[in-house]
Amino acid sequence: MTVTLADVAARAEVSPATVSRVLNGNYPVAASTRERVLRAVDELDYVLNGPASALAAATSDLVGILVNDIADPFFGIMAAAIQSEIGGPGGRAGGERLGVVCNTGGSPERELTYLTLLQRQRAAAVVLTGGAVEDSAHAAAVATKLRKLADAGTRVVLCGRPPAPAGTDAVALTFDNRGGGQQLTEHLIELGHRRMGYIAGPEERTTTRHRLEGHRAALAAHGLPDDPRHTVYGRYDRRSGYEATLELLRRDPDLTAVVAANDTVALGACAALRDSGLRIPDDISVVGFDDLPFSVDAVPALTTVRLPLSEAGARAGRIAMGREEPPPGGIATVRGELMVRGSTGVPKG
Amino acid sequence: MTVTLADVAARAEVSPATVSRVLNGNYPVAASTRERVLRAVDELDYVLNGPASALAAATSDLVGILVNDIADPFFGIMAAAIQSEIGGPGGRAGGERLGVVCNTGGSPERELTYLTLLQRQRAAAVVLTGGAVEDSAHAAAVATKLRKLADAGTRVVLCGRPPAPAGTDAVALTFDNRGGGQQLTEHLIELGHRRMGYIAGPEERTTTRHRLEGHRAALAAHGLPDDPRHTVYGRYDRRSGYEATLELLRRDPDLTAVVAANDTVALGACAALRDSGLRIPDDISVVGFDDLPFSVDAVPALTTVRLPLSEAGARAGRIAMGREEPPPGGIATVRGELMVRGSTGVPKG
DNA sequence: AGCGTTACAGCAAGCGCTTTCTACCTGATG
DNA sequence: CATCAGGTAGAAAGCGCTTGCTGTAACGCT
Repeated sequence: MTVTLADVAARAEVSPATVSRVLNGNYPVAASTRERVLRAVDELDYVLNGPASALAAATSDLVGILVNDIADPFFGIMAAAIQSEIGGPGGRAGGERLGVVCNTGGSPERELTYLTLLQRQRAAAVVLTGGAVEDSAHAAAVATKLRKLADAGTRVVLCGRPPAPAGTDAVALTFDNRGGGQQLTEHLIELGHRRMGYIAGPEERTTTRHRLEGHRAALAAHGLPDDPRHTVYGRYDRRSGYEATLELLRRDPDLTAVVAANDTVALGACAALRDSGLRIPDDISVVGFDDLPFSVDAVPALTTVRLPLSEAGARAGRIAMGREEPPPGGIATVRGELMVRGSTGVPKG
Repeated sequence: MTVTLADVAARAEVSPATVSRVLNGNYPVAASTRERVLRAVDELDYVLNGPASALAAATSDLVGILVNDIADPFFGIMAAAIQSEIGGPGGRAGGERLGVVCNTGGSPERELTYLTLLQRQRAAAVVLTGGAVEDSAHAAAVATKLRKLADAGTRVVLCGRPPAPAGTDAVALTFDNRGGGQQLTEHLIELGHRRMGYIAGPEERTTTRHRLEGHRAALAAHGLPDDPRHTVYGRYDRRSGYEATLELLRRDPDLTAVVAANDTVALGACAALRDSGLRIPDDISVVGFDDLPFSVDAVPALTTVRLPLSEAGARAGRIAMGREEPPPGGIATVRGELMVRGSTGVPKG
């Protein structure tokens, strides 16, 4: 039924070993033989049996990419960049690897299960993207898993995620969420804002905490009070931004600016503000984070911090493939760039 | 170094066969034995070797999901829905499958290469999403590939993609792009629009052609002429929408409406119109297609056709897993729903 | 009491490939 | 002309798991 290596070998009148060597190209094979084999492969329309070769060679060509939410462009952009470097199809010659994107939906259990599944497949590499959950039990479980993966020869790279505990020899490309958050708030302070609402992401995420820390650091640096009523936690989606904004307005109708956890949330915030009859930025300013493609299209265009998602993803992909040296110490911080646009202005009055 | 089935067997004092059967749960094993085995698995922290079991069982637990652009929420949403049904982690009990998302970037070659890679992995199922390329050579190549996959036992499902040629026994869930396009244009015509520009997607995609056909059908039904100068082809991104709009305006400054190939393009169109000093919908109306999450947030909110991406994806996923009966004849058409919002209005004058 | 069943467990034969080691042939070398 | 190195090809031993088939003990039946 299915064509095997042996069939090809028979047809090319060589041994299976030779066919295997032609296909893997890591052993000298005379040009004429090679050609004969290749022809047989073609004629028989032979496709290597992945599991069999993975078993025999004890390595596979799978590369896992874990994302929190595949429907969110933040992750989609990184995943696309990573996958483009994984080689896979379209990549440069050699090592055709299958970059597989796994959607954890932000669930710690799913994250762990996917890691096990990848471990089971003996993945060549794993890239984890996005913020981590701060629950210590889970963090420990992940760290253990990563260490096992690494022990089994799987390269582990973290992209846009805080470094794993020492010992897990995972390379980490971390976004400077703290610095970005600080820049944003500093920008607002410079414009003259003093009463700012903050819409945070899910409380247990590192990303949430770091961005919020940046915000608070900016407040502190300028001697501004940090009123706890001015912070509302939510999810990283539009809906959450909408609701959180209404809540903030209820708590303090005199806010002059809203700082959102990310661009998607900021969009929800804008909608809520408009629905509340406020004009942006005349009555109230709004800032986001990430600079996703749609942010420049918002009306008014969103002031935000651009994160080089594509670049970081590509680099993570290359490191995962062993095509680029990991940064010294295994950790690199990727900074964002403040993009000042129409959604921020001088406060009224 | 690595723990194998045999190690577990030794520890549990049973044969490897028994361990395998406990793990696969498809053969009677006494409760006490099972428990002993499970304990051993736990103690040794054993992880099944995927390739080995795939080889021995001649099936794997990989399910491929092909998308054109993973950074585009249109695909992201479908992929997330499909993956959630693949079982994978978080899914209901049994068959833990690894749903892998492959990003073709719209390239026919990559599409083919990914299919080969999945064939090589002996994937349990493959779901292809989004429009197909109409180049006949490529279509034939894909059809051949799909047929081979099917022959090898891989279930093939098309989601939001036209049915494959007969013979390829692939299940198809097709979006009614033609009908949607027609509804949109009919809505504009009813509002009184007569001069409408159309921004199409890439010319070789089926989606592009179908939506455009719907538009033209509506024009024809109302006896309106179809001026070729009123159609511009581009890509499915914002930039393309922006540029195409400027081009349309150049060709006919008196347009009263712009019909965009999808919401992303529509957003670009809105930006171009605003930059040209036109107000939406007072001076000119705009419609999109898909109803992606951000469309309701545009200012004004976009009139568009909602496609049940999540539902269709979930259904495709279930069919791929064999958990739902394929539609009769293997083909189902999924209709969109017209969402009338602020971006369309009665034309001026 | 004897025999057919049922319920489990084990044996062993692969699944299709990679890779080490060995064998061979050729041409170069002394 | 004998010897040796270099370059190629083959034989065969697994890789770790699944599964058909073969026991075997316990049970229920006539």
